[in-house]
Amino acid sequence: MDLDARKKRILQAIVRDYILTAEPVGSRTLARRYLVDVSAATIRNEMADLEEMGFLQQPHTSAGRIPSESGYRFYVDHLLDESSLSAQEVLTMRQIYQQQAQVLENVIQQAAHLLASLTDYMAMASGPQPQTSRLKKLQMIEIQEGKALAVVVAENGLVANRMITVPVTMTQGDLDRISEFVNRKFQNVTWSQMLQAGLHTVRHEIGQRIEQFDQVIDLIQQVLMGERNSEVYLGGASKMLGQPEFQDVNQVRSILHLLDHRETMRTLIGERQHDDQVQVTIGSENQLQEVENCSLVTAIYKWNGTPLGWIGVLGPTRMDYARAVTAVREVSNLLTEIFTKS
Amino acid sequence: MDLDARKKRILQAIVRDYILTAEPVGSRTLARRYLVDVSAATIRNEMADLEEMGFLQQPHTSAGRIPSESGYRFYVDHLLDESSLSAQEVLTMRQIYQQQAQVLENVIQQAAHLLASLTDYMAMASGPQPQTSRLKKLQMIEIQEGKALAVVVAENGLVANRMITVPVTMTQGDLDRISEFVNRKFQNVTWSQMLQAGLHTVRHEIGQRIEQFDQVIDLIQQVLMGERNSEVYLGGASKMLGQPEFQDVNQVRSILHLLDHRETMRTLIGERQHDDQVQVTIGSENQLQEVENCSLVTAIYKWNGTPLGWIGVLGPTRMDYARAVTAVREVSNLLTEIFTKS
DNA sequence: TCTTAGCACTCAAAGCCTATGAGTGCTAAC
DNA sequence: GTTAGCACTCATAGGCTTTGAGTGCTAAGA
Repeated sequence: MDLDARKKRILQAIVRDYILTAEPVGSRTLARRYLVDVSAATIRNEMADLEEMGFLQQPHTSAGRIPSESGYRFYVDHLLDESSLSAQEVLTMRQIYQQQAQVLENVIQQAAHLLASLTDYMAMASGPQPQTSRLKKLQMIEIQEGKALAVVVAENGLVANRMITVPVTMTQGDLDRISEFVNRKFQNVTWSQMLQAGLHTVRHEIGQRIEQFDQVIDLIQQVLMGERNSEVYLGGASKMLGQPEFQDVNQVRSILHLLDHRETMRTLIGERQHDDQVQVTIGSENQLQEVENCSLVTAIYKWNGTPLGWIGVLGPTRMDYARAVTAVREVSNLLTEIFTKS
Repeated sequence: MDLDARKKRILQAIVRDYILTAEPVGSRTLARRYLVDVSAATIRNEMADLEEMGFLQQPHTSAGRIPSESGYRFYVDHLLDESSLSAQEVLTMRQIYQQQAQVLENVIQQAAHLLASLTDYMAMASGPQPQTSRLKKLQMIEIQEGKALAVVVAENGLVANRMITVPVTMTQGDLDRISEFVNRKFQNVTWSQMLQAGLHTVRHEIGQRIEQFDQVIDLIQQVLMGERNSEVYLGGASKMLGQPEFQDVNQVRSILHLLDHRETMRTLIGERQHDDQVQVTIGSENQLQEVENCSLVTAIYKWNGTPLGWIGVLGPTRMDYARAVTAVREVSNLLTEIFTKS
């Protein structure tokens, strides 16, 4: 599927103009504004070709052309000129960002907001996805008679705690001995290795002394497998409404639906193949019916080389892909830096 | 501002019919459907009176009447018939709810979703609001050379942790001595009392040994003053779009705006006077411009008698107040029960 | 063979007009 | 105080026309 240089120029011009104006682009406009060296008639012939090849479509006979999904796809794959976020913008972005964002949740939430304000589309970010880590430390802290706080720290930095009930007779020393025992046996060990290394008997033994010790085991599993943390954060939903394609409330509804069902989004994006590139899916390339008129630009962020989670923007198929791709890349790099530093 | 019985009947009928149909109500409709014993002409006279009194208004000359804000207000204050949530509904609600909801955050998030599905309006819920608690315990756990985890537990059960950098030479024993020292000095003490009891010098002294000890102090403040926890949860934003008043995207936008600026909402609702009643504010009674076409029904939930946070629904002024009020009351009671039990 | 000018044709969108009917206010009779 | 009757108002919907942007095709030019 190769196009000669002029067809490329025309397709590129159409996509750009349409992204800008949201109006079908006619041959005359193209001739005047983008391709001054050819006549409108020639462009019309080329456009007819491009339509036949599936890159363009006509809303109705007497309207200009708009890009089809394949048109956008070709544009993204071959015609994208990425430098659409100025160095200046990147810089201020970083500065603003560094001022906020200390707590884990805020880091990600803020990243979503940042992305939304950079692109004017809806931004999404997932917290650390399910992944396997090793136990760094378990500690139980006596809070009052019969109550203790279990704290679990994983190698990847995740921490979780839960209040448990313990026998009234149990002292901090007893608790220490038990956690010490667990730590000695399972330090730097993954969840599946723990299961092999006889977690079951340990659970049973300690369970006889602390009734709720199962809850501690649960907690360890949660932290090591990273389960509870995969919350999805959103930002900039209202920005989307500025886009002309969302003047119709029904378009908006399906997207708002996602707000109430974030799990859907988590699986939608969590499942995509993510190498280090920014991923773009256009319109019906998205499996999910709710976003079949939208495009999705996503990337992952990492911690010391291992993927932690993803961020992305959701906008109309008529999206400023150049800007979105750069923004997503920059913000994901930023997140990676932050996590790697800490 | 008192109305005779017939005027009340008419106002009530108009509000109900308008809530149901979202169309201006005419005299003939009223005569046929709600007040069979009087003629349309009589009703017309009464309606003219009610309009002059400010309870009704006319979109244009040849249309029926719709309730004004004062009309809704009178309805809510004097004409509301609350039994609009069947016992059956309340029961299934409780059953469904009890199945989910274990972790603190989920409890509240689920409550918001429940409320949204009961009312078909947008539901909001705040986590525990800023409130003063006492320090129960501080503990620092060595994670690896030069890194420790600070864990703070407050009397009201809130727990938070943060990773801090400590001198490489510092052992768990050193950390224990320091937290022991802090605990001895400040156990069962509120934040303001800590300030008075010389927190400043302690901070300074320890700060010489642990550079990042300020972060621990921060953490203590956060937990005792309950700052970080007052997240606002939302549910059912997409439901709103079913309402005819939100067919216009601009109406939706201002509300979606709240999604991105939840602090606004927190202050908006956090500041209202909340006794044990369900509070209703109608249209411009809400200070916030974004919701001047909306009504807000809220209530607080408690833990052992002290208010923890609030829940509520946001809908168009043409809201089914009866249903909303009952739903909010039931769900807030449910939350109070859950918190009091635990 | 590729490019361009010219022209007839198409069709959505906007503007204008009219008919419709729901609803009102007023008056006079009960 | 209540009701029937009637003239009046006005938003809405449907039908009609005009406008203009844009196309496809053809024939002439490079």
